[in-house]
Amino acid sequence: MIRPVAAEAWLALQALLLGGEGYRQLHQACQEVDLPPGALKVLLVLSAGARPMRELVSTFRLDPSYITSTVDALERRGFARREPHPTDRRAKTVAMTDEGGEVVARVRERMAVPPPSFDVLSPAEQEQLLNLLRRILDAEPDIPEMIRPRPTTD
Amino acid sequence: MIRPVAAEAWLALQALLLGGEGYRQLHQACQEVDLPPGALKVLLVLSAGARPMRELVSTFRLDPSYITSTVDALERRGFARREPHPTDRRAKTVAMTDEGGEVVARVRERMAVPPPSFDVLSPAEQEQLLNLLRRILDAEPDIPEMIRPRPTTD
DNA sequence: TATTGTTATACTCTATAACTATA
DNA sequence: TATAGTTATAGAGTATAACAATA
Repeated sequence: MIRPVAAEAWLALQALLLGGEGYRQLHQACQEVDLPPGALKVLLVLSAGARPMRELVSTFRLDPSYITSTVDALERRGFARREPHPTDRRAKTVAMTDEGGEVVARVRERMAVPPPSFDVLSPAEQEQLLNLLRRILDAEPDIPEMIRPRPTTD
Repeated sequence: MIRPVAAEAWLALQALLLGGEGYRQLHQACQEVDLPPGALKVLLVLSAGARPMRELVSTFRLDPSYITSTVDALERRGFARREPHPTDRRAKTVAMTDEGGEVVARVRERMAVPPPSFDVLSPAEQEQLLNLLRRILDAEPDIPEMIRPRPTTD
């Protein structure tokens, strides 16, 4: 079966993350801040603004009970806190604390270190790559804002 | 802090996989063949040829005991089998079976479906992207061959 | 003595089921 | 009756420690 170019590119992209530095970086970031991957991702989402729990459930396709225990953990560590939902008394929203913001900044800093292999591309080529990836990223509906790389300063 | 272009590109790449289709695809593939991610990755590596256990340990930076139980699981399912190491009687090598090969093929087929967002790029741009990624990939020492996308047929 | 691999065990992450409170 | 969230519990996934066999 002949695979179209897009499929090859997609596989290459996966290989880069699954096989190489990618996982290790995420793993190390988790250890550094002592949070499981699930909790860290939730925190990253919260860094874009408070969210109702229900929304976290649907964003991550995780079980509600797991969101509960994740938010429990974030609260214990002082990285987030529950707040009453303004209109629906069943619901709660979760907001990131300042301390949580520091964690997010630290994690972002660590994850922003590209593997050395990127150096095989010239600066111009790196820019090309970035532009192509950004265009794809902009077409992705489901990627929570916070994971997206932001302009150029942090 | 101003981040260089390579860092931005790296973050974009991570966002694409961590936030979007990527994880879900891997997850679904695991469910489809009923193997945990660790076991699936080991199987993918084995598809490039038999390996001593010790090498699997260092490749994945996982605990030896976990490799043991992973290989146990693969053997139970008939996807791999242990063989005596030719020269070192302490060691064992692990080889993929034909049945394991079918699983790998199925998984590859599934993972090769790029997210629809790739369509925002023109065919020429997709090719550009592929070439850039391939160059980076070729400079990566640690990516097990099997995860690498192979030429164009399967 | 160092290395390969296994066993037994415990811990962490995530899901399922049953429940409470509000809509 | 349906929805938001919690509790209690069980399961998968992974690691740690102690061990047997070979180098």
